[in-house]
Amino acid sequence: MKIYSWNVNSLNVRMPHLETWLGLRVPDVVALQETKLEDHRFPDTALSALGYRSVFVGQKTYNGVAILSREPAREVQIGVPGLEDEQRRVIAATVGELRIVNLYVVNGQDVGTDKYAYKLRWLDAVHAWIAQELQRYPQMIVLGDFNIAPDARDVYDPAVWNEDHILTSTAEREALQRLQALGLHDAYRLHPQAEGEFSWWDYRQAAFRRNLGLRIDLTLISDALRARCTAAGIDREPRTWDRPSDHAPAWVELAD
DNA sequence: ATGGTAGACTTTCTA
Repeated sequence: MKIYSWNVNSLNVRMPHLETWLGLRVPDVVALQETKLEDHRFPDTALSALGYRSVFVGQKTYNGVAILSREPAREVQIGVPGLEDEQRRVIAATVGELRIVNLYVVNGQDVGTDKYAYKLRWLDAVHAWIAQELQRYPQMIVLGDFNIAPDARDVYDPAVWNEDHILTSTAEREALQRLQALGLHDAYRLHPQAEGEFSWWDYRQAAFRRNLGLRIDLTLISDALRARCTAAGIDREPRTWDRPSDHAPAWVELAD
């Protein structure tokens, strides 16, 4: 089975892309971020006609996450338990035997800002929650837009995207490493990969054409799933389409 | 020279 994560940057704008792409790839599970839709506007009927069930939580203008699946999702969890957060960034659900945790991690704006402090606090709360969840759900996939590039291989220019820069700063990378230390593996790095593959390119400065990207959309799989993970990658194709999201889907394949 | 593009929806904020 194949599981994808895609930051669509407004599902309202990107629905035609999503519909075309679902038909091309026929994924089993899709985690969406930045839907930017209030729940009453979520296109669950249209997705249902394409063979996908949806669970979702959103808000106007910002944030918003969803899980689409061919099998119905169960045990839906909205947000991080105990974390006061008005921003709709987290949804988790069980699909088959898999616990799917979809994260739209805080961007953080710039190192040292209030938003950066919020990002680090938010990541701490997610860490504490995931540590508990792994006890309940050993077969776990934590995926989404992490807004953190794990290491120098994951940025087009490590001199620019360095230990003092947002998305690559030491504290952000340490927070990601602490999460992985719970027994979660970056599926992309479990397999041979070409150099210079990214999942996000800024809309500005013709960044996609010049491949000035970062790999910030990640799929972390738990120890219990590691042996089943047969491949992982990034689907650049929808980033080449007209009026694209600035992110490309990241995927993993699990053997049955 | 603190830029540039896109989205939501405001004369700006967020990414």
